[in-house]
Amino acid sequence: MGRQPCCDKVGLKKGPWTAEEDKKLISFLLTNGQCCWRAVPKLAGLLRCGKSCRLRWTNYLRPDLKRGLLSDYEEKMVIDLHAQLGNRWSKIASHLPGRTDNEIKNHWNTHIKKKLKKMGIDPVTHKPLSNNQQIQEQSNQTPPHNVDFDPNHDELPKTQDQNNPKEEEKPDTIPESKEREEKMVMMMPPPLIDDTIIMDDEIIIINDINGFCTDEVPIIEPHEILVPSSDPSPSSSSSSSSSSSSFSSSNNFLEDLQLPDFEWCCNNDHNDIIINNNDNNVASWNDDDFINCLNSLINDDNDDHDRDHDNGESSKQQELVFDDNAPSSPLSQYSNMVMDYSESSWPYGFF
DNA sequence: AACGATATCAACCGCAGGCCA
DNA sequence: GTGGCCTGCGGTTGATATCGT
Repeated sequence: MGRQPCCDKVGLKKGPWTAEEDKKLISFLLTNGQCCWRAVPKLAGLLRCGKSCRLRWTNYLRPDLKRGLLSDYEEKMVIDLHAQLGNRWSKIASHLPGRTDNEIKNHWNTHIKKKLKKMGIDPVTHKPLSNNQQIQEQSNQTPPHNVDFDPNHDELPKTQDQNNPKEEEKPDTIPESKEREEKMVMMMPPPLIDDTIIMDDEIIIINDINGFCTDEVPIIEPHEILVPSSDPSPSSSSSSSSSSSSFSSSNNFLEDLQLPDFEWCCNNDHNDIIINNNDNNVASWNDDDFINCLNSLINDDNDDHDRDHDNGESSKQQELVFDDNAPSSPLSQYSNMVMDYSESSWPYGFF
């Protein structure tokens, strides 16, 4: 059947988003919530197609995104889930809160695939490569310049990531013995089929590496655990294990909101965004702050380091927990948002 | 310092599928 | 049942960063 293009391409901008565009999109979505994506660019005053806006939002601007490299645990989860689900990145991403399908797909293609190949595991089938395959792989693919791979050793090659001093700063750096153990786990075949149940395309790992069922226990690292709100409603309890993509499945997200007790208003005179909660704690975000935050996004790495430097509390996370009783706000779809500065979450330092 | 090779990841593209009239 | 609209998904591309020579 004939299809209209997703948008009128004439005069629409493509390529990297500017801080100004980000700002427009964020302030529109935060004040109006997600509506018809096709209408978003027009309403937000952007020369982009709706698809591009959606992509930018879901992959980059969403406040509940975790940023930075995948942790070892997340990587293992991706490998396990990929063994069961294949290239269904969105399904895999739904098991990793704060991660997007695009991010996982990229990480798979750039890191995990190589790692598995080096370990003699076929990244497609997750089975050991035959000798011929391995030989072919080696001849096709000369070792990257940043890989120090000694074929006489069973161990993983040192990748750039492992050598990169930036990576050494990561809080989840694991000691050597642990690392060995983790490598062993990674080299193990994917979970036996006995340990998994596939229901309606959802995979339930009964006996995960850690002995948890991933559908029963949210795959959330300790630092992501949120303090429960004072009056948990049934809807809010379900959201605790919801995936990063869960909100987007709602057709009427205003109804799904577990609402923070915030009042939203945009002061157009001063381009300020003002958040007011019941305790009369008012946070105002003016244009300059916004731009500064956007600038920090652009200079993400530097900013992270600076931030760590500034407060000396890189490992200390700052969390935001909304009140479930609160009235409607577009933001409440991020009621599980974790502002984890050590992981460089939402770059906008908003709340 | 300059250049080329390689790695990374944000963004694009096209298709599939759900929903609705 | 059909056609149109919309969103989501997965593969791919291209700009930029990083590294080696």
